[in-house]
Amino acid sequence: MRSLKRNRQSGLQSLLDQNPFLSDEELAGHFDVSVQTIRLDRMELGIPEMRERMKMVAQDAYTKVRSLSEQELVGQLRELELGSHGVSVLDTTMEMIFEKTKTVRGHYIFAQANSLAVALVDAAIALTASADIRFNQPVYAGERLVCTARVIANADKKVEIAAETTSGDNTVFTGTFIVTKLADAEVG
Amino acid sequence: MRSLKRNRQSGLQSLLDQNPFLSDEELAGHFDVSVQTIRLDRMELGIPEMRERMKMVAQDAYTKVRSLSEQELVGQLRELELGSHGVSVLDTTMEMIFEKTKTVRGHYIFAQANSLAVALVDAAIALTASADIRFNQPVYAGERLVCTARVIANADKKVEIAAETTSGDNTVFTGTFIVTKLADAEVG
DNA sequence: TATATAATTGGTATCAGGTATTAGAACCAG
DNA sequence: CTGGTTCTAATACCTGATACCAATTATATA
Repeated sequence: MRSLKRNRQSGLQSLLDQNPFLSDEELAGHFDVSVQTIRLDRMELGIPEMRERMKMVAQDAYTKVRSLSEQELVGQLRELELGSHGVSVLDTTMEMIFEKTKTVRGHYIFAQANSLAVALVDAAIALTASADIRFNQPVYAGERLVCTARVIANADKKVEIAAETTSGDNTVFTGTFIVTKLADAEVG
Repeated sequence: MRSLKRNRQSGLQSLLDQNPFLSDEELAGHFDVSVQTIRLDRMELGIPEMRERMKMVAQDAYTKVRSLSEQELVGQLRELELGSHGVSVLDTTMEMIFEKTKTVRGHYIFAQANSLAVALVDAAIALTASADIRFNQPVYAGERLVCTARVIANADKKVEIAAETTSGDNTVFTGTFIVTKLADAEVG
């Protein structure tokens, strides 16, 4: 394979990574080759046609938006005993990081613990009142965060919950949450 | 207009709202009419063809994902003086709420304050080390949250920042963040 | 009941953006 | 000069449409 082709193909790949909405004709114009050549390149690289690419993006986004708005918990629930304890797992992704540091932004880690803490409370309605939290060490994209939360005090209106998030053997986050129990009448 | 048509058209509209990926043929099958009838209905309702609908969803999602991953700050920055203070504004939406309570989930409010606190630190790399936070009252979708953060202590490696988030006249959130300043060598 | 009108169906031509395949030209190396 | 790689061209076909037109069916009203 001559380097012209190799170059074009790697260019094609990265161009479509950036912008999946380009048709073969536009691509042909960009690389100054025929449409057929682009088609051959796509075949070799296993890149589907524009419409399929758009469909993938659309479907992906559509299910993502829906599941996000339906999702009350950040992370996947692994264990939950209301009023007692719970465990959730969060796989961190590139979307959660700071560009510069490549570390996961604190509020994702907080969100996992916070939503688990709230889920733990055995009440119709529960809201975080306060929290005292500590980020012990940075988390990088790809790490699997396991959060364990436990009720440590349960009063009439307030529940105190201790949460700890680990990545492998390391404790990356600890926090204490005070969650308020509300009756339906008190909200809205 | 007869009620059959009216019914079908309102059904069509809501069906496509739920699932924009249906072709005219599938829709014709669903309503047990001809493909042409579906086309006429789409014309009258001003609904574009399936491919256009997919394209809209895809493009919308694509720009959203990109801006989200490029965005280091949750909310829009209104004022920022490095090492001193900053203000950001976050318009809360339906996507941020608990189904049951209709109140904005704590970690969105936290995320706004946390990202502003980190942005405030005059260092190449800054990470939240710990935080002590308080949610004073529930926030409902649609409220505009204004977060003000101010550096209150600045040591060699640690910066202490006080943040307050208000909605109208109400203080909905207060927090103290300890942010760690890191050199590039200490990360990655 | 006859008929005007609305609603629906069917068919044809055309398009974009492809797939799949075959044939051939251009280039380069041994 | 021959052979393999790379590129272009040509053709038939596909899906999901648009645009248009004629025919049919259903309904309401004079």
